[in-house]
Amino acid sequence: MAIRRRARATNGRASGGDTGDDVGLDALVGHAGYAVRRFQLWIFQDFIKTLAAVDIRPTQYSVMTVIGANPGLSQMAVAKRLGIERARLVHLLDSLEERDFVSRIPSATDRRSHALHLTARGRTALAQFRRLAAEHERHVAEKIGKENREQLLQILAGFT
Amino acid sequence: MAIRRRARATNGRASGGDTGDDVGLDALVGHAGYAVRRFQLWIFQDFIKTLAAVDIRPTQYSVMTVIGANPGLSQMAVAKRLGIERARLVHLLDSLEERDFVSRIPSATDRRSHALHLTARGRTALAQFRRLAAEHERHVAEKIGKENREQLLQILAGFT
DNA sequence: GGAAGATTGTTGTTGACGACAACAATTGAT
DNA sequence: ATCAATTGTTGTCGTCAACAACAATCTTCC
Repeated sequence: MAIRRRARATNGRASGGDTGDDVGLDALVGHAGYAVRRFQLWIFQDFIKTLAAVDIRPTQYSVMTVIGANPGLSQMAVAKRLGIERARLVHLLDSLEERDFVSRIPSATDRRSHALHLTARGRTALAQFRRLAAEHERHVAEKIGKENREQLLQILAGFT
Repeated sequence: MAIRRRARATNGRASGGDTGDDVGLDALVGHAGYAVRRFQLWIFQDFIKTLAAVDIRPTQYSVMTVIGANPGLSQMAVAKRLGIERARLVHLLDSLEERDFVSRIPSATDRRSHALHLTARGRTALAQFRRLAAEHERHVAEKIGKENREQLLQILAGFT
């Protein structure tokens, strides 16, 4: 029964192998990076869960969305716009093309590059993804509050 | 010179292999996850860059901070508190112990668990890390604005 | 017009990371 | 005393960012 346990803690209490809760974060509070990491983890997990039925992950959704909004875009342009490696986009497109959501059409003006388009199937699928993504977004609003979500979007608008 | 290029785009313009800028995001605007991902990427890169001289990454910093604030904590408790896998913490601690920042002391009350403590060297090192981390935090404030940073911290406080 | 340099898609490697499963040692519960 | 749970550890898998290299192609510049 815990005789003579540890000493003072800079922040609060401190105990050996306790329940795990009630542990001081000290300087970590006040670091945006830590909070953002935890939030990012939560938000991605919810997105994946909410769109599990259609088996679409956040990056795949973002790729299809950008292609849908800008048909004919090259891989380089998509990668640059979304901030993902063009090397990674190759595999992403391989997968999306296999599922007949996207097609790589050889560019008429540049034989190196591909013009990316959604297939007919891809377009109707994306419409469904969008509905599920909106549901996910409602989860976010429930979690942090409607106004807070909007404020967050505004604060981070410069990074999009 | 670009004869007969592509057609309309749901959002804005659209061009083949252009510069990459000026591409519509469509539904992606309004998705918190996307903005958060971009921001997280930026903030981690800046953290790593700012603390490159001492070769400390965000996770290592968070582990040392929590141990410093709660000496004697078990690995399980640290992992749970920071939301990292206990399997992953093993390697993190291996590295930090190798550099003589942290020590695993066998718990007197539970022979399965280790009581984690900062070494003397770890404590002075952490003080320096904290100064550099504060500098990083100033970069964040410069990037998104002092008030916005504080608002962000408040909005995401529930995730820490 | 042709050589030199840049760009595009592709393949591969590396390392950080989250998730999960298994295991031995130990503790707690019944 | 036995059975279930916990702790640290090892290992695997899949995702992801970051780089480097390469062939094909385009652009630039002479």
